[in-house]
Amino acid sequence: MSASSDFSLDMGRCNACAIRHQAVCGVLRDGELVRLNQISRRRTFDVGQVIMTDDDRAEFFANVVSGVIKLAKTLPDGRQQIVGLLFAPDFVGRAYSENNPYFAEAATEVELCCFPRDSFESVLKEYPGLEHRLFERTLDELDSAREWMVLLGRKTAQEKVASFLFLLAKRSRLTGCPHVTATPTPTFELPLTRADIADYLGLTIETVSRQITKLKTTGVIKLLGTQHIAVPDFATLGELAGQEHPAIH
Amino acid sequence: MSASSDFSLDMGRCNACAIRHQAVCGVLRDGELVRLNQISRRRTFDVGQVIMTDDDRAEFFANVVSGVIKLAKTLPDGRQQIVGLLFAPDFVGRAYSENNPYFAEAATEVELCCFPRDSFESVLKEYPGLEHRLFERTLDELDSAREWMVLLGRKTAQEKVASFLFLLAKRSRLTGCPHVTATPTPTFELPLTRADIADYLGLTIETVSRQITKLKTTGVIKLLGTQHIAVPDFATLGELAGQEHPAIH
DNA sequence: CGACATGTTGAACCTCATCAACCGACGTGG
DNA sequence: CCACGTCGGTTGATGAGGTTCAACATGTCG
Repeated sequence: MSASSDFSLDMGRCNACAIRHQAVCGVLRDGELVRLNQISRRRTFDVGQVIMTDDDRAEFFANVVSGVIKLAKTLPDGRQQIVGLLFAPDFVGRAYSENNPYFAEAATEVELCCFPRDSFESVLKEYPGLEHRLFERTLDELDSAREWMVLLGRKTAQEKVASFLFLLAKRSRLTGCPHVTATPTPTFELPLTRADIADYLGLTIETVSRQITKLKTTGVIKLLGTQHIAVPDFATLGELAGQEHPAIH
Repeated sequence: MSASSDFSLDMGRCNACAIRHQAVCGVLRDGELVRLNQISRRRTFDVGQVIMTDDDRAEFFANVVSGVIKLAKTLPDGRQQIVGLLFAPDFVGRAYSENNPYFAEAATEVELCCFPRDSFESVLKEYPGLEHRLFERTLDELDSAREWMVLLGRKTAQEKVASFLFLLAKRSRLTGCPHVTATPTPTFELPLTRADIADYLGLTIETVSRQITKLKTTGVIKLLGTQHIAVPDFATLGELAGQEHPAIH
C-alpha cells in the first residue's frame, strides 16, 4: 500500500503467498527471498489465453499460483498433443534454452507469479539451492512424462480415460478441503474441455465422451453438469486405470 | 598397469576415456576428475542383461561408454513401453530418489563407467558444476520424452516407424565416421529387435515389420539383413516422419 | 540336423476414428 | 422477448487402421 522500501515490506507479497513454501522459492531463506520478491510480478490469464509460444523466446519464468496450464505440441498438419498439465505450485518455463519447445495456454483462469527471464537466471546463478530445487522438480516432471508415455503407447481408451479421472480424483483428495479428513467420495471440477482431454490422452473428442458416459452408466463416476465429477467408486476407477496394484504375481 | 598412486596415473582411465568431454564429467577440471576417477569402475553388460530394476534400490549411477540401454516401464499384465533409449555419453540413474522408477536393460552389448551411489552423491554435493550439467541433461531428456509423447499419442504407424528410423539416421550422420564429410546414404545398425521397436513405438511386432517392408518396397530404405539399414532417400523419410518442415503456413 | 528365437506374411476381427446429426446453454441482435 | 448462431457435448452409423491369431521363413547354436 505504501511506497516505503523498508525490508519487511519488500517481503510482503511473498509472505502472503499461498504457495510460498511449496513452490521453488520454498528453499530460499527470508533474506534471499527479497531478491525474488523484487523482480516478481503477479499476472492473470483468462481461459484460452496463450502464455508462451513455441516459436519465439519466452520473456519470463513463473510459478503457478492458481489455475491450470496446458503444455502442448502441435504437428504441422494441426494434430495436437498435450504433453503436460501445470497445477498450483508448478514452475513454468524451460531454463537454459533460448526458446522453450512447448506452447503454454491457460486451461482455466490462471494466476502466475512471473519473473523476467534475465533477472531470474542471475538469481539462479547466485542461489544454488534454487537451481537444485528446480532440478528436483524437473526430475519429477520427467517421471510423470514417462508415466504418460505408457498411457499413450499401451493403454486402451477405457484405461486412458479412467487413468485421467483417477489422477484428478487423487489430486482432489490431497489438495481438497483439509477440514474434511476422510473423503468418502472424491469430487472435482474437470479443468479441461473434452477436446483438451482428447489431446491429453491421444484420443478423439467422441471416444472421450463415450468412455465417460460408460463410466457414468456403470456407476463408477457421477456427472453433475459436464465438468463436475464425483467418484463414488474410487477403487474400481483405480482398477480400470490399470497401473494400480503393482503386480500381484 | 602399475600400482603407483602417482597423480597422473590416478587420471589415467579418465584421460583415455572416449566420452571424457561429452559426458557429465566434461565440466570437471583435471584436479576434480581425480575424485571421480577414484570411485569409478568399468563394467560391461551382455545383450538382454538387466542393469537396473524398478523395484529395488539402484546401487550405482553410470555413464554409457558404448552400446545402447533401453529404459522401460511395464503394466501389471505385462504390456511394456520403452520410455527412453540411452546412447553413448548419456547418464544412467535417477538422482535424488531412492528407487529409480524404470527398468534398464542392455539393448546391445553395453559398456558403463559406474559410480557407487553414495560416493557419487557426495561428489555431486561438492561440485555444483556437475549437478548443473546433470540438470541440463535432464531437461533435454524431458524435451525428448515430450517429443515422444506426440509420436505415441498422435502419429500413425507409418509415421512412427519413419520417425524412429529417421532419428537413427540423423544420429548416424552425426556420430558416424568423421572422415566421411558428406554422407550421401546414412547407414546404421538397428540397436533394437522388432519387439523392442514395437515397445518403443507403442505398436505390435507385426505392424512394425509391415511398415518396414513398406518403406523397403517404396525404396525409401534398404535392408541388408534384418538389422542393417541404409537410407538412400533421407528426405522423404523425414517427410513421412511428419514433424519436419516446421509448418509452411 | 533339429530346436529355438526372430522376423515376415496372411486373414479375420475389433477398437477407435471419422462423418454426421442432434441437444442444450449461452449470448447477441432485431 | 424470442429467433438465431455458436460452442461444447452427446449419440449413432460406418469404416479404416492396427491388433490378434496363425502359418511360415530364416538364422543361429547346441
